[in-house]
Amino acid sequence: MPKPPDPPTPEPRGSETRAPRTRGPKAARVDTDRILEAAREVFSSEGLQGSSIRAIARAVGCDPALIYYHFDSKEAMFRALLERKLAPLSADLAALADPADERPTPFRLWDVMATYRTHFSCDAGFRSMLRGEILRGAEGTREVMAGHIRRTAGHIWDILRQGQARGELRTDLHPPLATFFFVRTHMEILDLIPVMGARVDLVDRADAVPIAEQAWFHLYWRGVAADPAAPLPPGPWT
Amino acid sequence: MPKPPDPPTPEPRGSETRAPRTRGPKAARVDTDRILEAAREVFSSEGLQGSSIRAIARAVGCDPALIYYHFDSKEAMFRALLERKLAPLSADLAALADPADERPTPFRLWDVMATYRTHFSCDAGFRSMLRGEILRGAEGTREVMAGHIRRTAGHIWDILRQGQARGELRTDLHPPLATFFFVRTHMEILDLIPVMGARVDLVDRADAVPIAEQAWFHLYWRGVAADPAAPLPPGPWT
DNA sequence: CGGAAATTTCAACATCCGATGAATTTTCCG
DNA sequence: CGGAAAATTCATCGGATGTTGAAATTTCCG
Repeated sequence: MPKPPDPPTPEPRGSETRAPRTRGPKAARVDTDRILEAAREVFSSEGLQGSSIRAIARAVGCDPALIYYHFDSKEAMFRALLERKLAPLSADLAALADPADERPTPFRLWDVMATYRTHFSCDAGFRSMLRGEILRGAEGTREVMAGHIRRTAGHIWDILRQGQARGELRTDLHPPLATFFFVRTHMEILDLIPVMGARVDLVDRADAVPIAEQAWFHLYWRGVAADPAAPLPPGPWT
Repeated sequence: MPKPPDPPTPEPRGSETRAPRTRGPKAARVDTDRILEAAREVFSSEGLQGSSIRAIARAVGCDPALIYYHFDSKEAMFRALLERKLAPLSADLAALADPADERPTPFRLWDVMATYRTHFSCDAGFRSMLRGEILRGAEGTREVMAGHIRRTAGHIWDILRQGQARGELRTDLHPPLATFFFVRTHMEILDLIPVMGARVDLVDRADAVPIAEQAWFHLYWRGVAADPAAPLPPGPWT
């Protein structure tokens, strides 16, 4: 572990307090953000195991060794990427779970879906890699990811519990499981429909994902509503 | 490509028409089935990219080169494994989709779920690998998998269409999408609940998977039934 | 200007990978 | 028994991988 400047300045480009000076051989400096962005793209198309440090370096346009100047290891880089992508999602969901929000539950759940979509829409490969790491990643990585998921899912449980308290949702609903069904199925839509929709004759239209999201939302709401026969109020899902 | 005996006898141990003669250096012959079984286990814990021919050979207890005697390549081995695992599943589902089956639709859907469970219950890693190959596998592999999925899912569409025709299911249901939701969410339960259930405080009980399956079945049925307020008849889901 | 610090590259390491061709051992069958 | 065929191993190829230490280049700051 060479990393000479790490003790004095652990994150060389961590913040913008200091002017973005550009030393080093190249005019366009390579900072951790650029590396993480390239890593996300490479991970997305190749998975974590399939992505080599050299491929990421190629995407950045630098030497592989430079990556070890910014990160201790490939795993540490993955964890940093995880934090960078998942922390904003969790913050947005926390805002949606505000108990002061008195809109009907369908509106709030739709916003949850929209939040996931905007945070993840163009990262199918990245999501898939997250899933793979949950299932068979290194133990340390799995623990870090479990923490993220716990934090994120908790906000949705809150919305469902509030919906139960307000009499909008079935009282016999299990909020953790209902959250799991809601989010994971939505992720499956975002992941698989674009790849398999046309190939498997599921939906052959170009806007297959919005159609599937809408169908899923209607099915789910009927499944969780206290009164499933009552139609959904007009909203963005119609 | 050496493979001297391939033209005369393409599948040395393909069937049991000939007595299981055991030639070769070892008393316990290594046949394609043994290799595929070991490959499934290694793939399950390491994924396709993460699994080496050498690791599979180690699991079989033979030399890596022997695997190339039985299969043209790692990819060909994967395709053979695919066929071996998915063909029986598809056959069982075809039987369930028999239009002569006049039981109420919930019974038939529950059987679909049970069929997936029994075919895949202890293969979480294998399923996950299939998913990964769909998303970012080689083009040839993806095409083969799309064929399997099309064939398999088609039987479930049939069950849903028959349910619609019998007036048990919503007429505005989109059978392909409804199939997608049903099966994929069930797969997510089988995949993720055992790994993440306790870790994320989803369900902390040992029988988390059956509980989740039951909750999912109730939610789904309310979502697709023509009359969601009518309770499910007594059945294996209670 | 000049030294210190930060950034980047180079070359190399040990290791693993998929695959191949040749040699070797075992079984089968006449 | 003996030759042919089948099954298995061995040694090896070229290449990719994660990582590291040292050297080179650039910028900063006094």
